[in-house]
Amino acid sequence: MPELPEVETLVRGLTPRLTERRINGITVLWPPTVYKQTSVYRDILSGTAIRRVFRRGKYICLVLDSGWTLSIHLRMTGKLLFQLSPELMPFLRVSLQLAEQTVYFVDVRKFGRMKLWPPGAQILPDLGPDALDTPAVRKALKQTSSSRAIKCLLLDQHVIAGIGNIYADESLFAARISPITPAFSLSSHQAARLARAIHAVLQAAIAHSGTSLKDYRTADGDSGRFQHRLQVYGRAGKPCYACGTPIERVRLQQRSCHFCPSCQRGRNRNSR
DNA sequence: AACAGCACCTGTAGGC
DNA sequence: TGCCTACAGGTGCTGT
Repeated sequence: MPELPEVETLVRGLTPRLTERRINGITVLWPPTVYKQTSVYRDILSGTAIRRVFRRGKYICLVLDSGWTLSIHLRMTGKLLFQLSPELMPFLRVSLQLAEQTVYFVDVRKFGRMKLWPPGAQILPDLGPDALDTPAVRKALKQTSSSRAIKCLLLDQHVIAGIGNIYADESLFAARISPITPAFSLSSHQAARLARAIHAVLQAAIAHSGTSLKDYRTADGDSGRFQHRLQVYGRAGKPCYACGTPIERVRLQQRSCHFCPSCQRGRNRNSR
């Protein structure tokens, strides 16, 4: 479900409600969510307070007073809620008991994961630079020698962290670059333009509290609003807002990929 | 070594 | 109505 803007929106909502709160206990209803170390989780988390909440890529990280860090990935359908409605009860996977409230991790498809990192450990060592770190993104795009389609590269969290299927398509449209362009063949100008486009698209999405296509909600239970601003994602067959050409949809890396065949021609387009 | 393909899960929408 | 298939915002493993 969530990409960087949705996770960022969620983290902004969670931060004031979690910071300095003490964890009293954890209940795990679906052990794979925590890699089957339930008792370990109870021992490490119980009695410690949350010192800081931050986001890295699509991960939510809770830094604890004990020095441990809990990372949470929502994957496709994960949600963190302060209230559990009866119809969501069957999908409750983990609950974290805090001093005055409970945080419910609800996840229909059971893909979401939590992981504990010991004090001093480098957390999430395999993640690339955050997608909002424009200089690092530009550098990664310029340096790559990969022959993969640029869209596949954008989705690779080892290269850049935080971009998913929606914002990959939207960023490539904003930069007027074809999704199937071999990554290494981007010009220096195109790499710079794409890095700027990624930043602009993600910031605009954050400003609108993310994209709610189906069931994504902010920490307050609200929908995002960026779905009304999507230029290509989910618009197959509809006219491009820029030129009127029907938006195309193809399969790329087992996922749908939306683009304007006219605005996003192959390479060698003017850079501006 | 890098990459494509599938596995992991469940719900929903659309075709017949 | 019911059955079947395709698809969904993500990652990680496996085999080539």
